[in-house]
Amino acid sequence: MRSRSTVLETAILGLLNSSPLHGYELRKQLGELLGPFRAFSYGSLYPALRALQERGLLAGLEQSATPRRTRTASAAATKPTRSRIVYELTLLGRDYLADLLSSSGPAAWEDENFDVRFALFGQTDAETRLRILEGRRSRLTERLEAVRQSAARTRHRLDEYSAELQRHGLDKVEREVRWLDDLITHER
Amino acid sequence: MRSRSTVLETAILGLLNSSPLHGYELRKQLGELLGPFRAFSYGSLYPALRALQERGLLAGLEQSATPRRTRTASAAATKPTRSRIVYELTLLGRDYLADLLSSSGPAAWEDENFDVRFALFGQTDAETRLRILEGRRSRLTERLEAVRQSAARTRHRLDEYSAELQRHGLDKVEREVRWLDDLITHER
DNA sequence: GTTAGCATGTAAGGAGTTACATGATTTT
DNA sequence: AAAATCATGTAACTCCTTACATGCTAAC
Repeated sequence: MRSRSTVLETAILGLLNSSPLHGYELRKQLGELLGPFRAFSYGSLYPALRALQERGLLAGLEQSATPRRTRTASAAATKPTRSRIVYELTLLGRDYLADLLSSSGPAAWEDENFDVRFALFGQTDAETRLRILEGRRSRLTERLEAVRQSAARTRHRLDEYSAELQRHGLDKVEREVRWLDDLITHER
Repeated sequence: MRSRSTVLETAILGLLNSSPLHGYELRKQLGELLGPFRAFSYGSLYPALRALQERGLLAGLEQSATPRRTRTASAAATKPTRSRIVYELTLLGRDYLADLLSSSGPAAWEDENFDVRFALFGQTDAETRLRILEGRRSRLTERLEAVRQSAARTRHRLDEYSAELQRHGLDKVEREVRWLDDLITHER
């Protein structure tokens, strides 16, 4: 099996599944999808688009820039100025995305991927949503257990601030578990 | 000015300031310092140690492995088996670390660095601690403001799950601000 | 007519990880 | 004798950012 798609690739495919977009616009929507502090740079976005195109998942259509408001009403005389490339999913791309969105294994629970997968829950079927939420939940409780044991082992020799950092870390994870619990009950 | 030290480098210097250690042991203590899920791999640890040594901040002393428990009490006959390299800060290294730990600019507040800097607060003077905590706090409130505005602008067209993700994100940041507030009052 | 925003891209670099390779030492 | 754990290291790769380069279009 080839390596899983990256966060960026998943997000691109998910967004383009709703509607075709060009790179610049896509970036803005990525910011809205995942929160403005996970916006990707053009330096990764454009190469990613090209790579997806080369894999046959996207088709790029060069489009002459239609001026937003033309002063003159003559529609035909627009000479092809600096154009933009509108990308859309190919049939293969749709299949690939459907496959990706129906997967609910560890890759979907991990820190790096969970957020994107969650953001695309609107395109994910209910059983898969539930399995991902539960998978993430058990992943987090495992982590909780590991941290607690490690804390118990090293409590004595641990520096004051380091200990505070661990407490806060535990707190964050516990909170996320409760958040997941709410979502899980709400899903049924 | 040369580029700031990485998280790993900072953590290494901070730990070695307390006591000399060899790589393998160092890694374990890194896990305790930052939490078991921020443990670094040997693949980054050993190159980092070498790089710090080449910059003159560390001195590595090859040490023949003293068997933990010698069956025979004869201490002298230990032939130099597989040795380990114990690293310690040079004088230059101590200066460099002191400088690093007294800095309280943006680099110390950012997501990537804040945790290490906090974990090393035991070696940081009180004014610097306070400035870092306050710097991080204001960074987070800025972020809060930005996310709220972005949310207000895009509320309507936002997908249900995407919106939930943003709410949860806001919640996490708000919590961290309150945590910082507690720490700040406690620091005075 | 100059700034601000739209639009696409490349080259180099950053900060790590994974997988691999090797071997000693201790425990079971 | 086998398995676990101690101990050090390299090569290739990952996924992304920054800085740079270019030029069009809209607004002030």
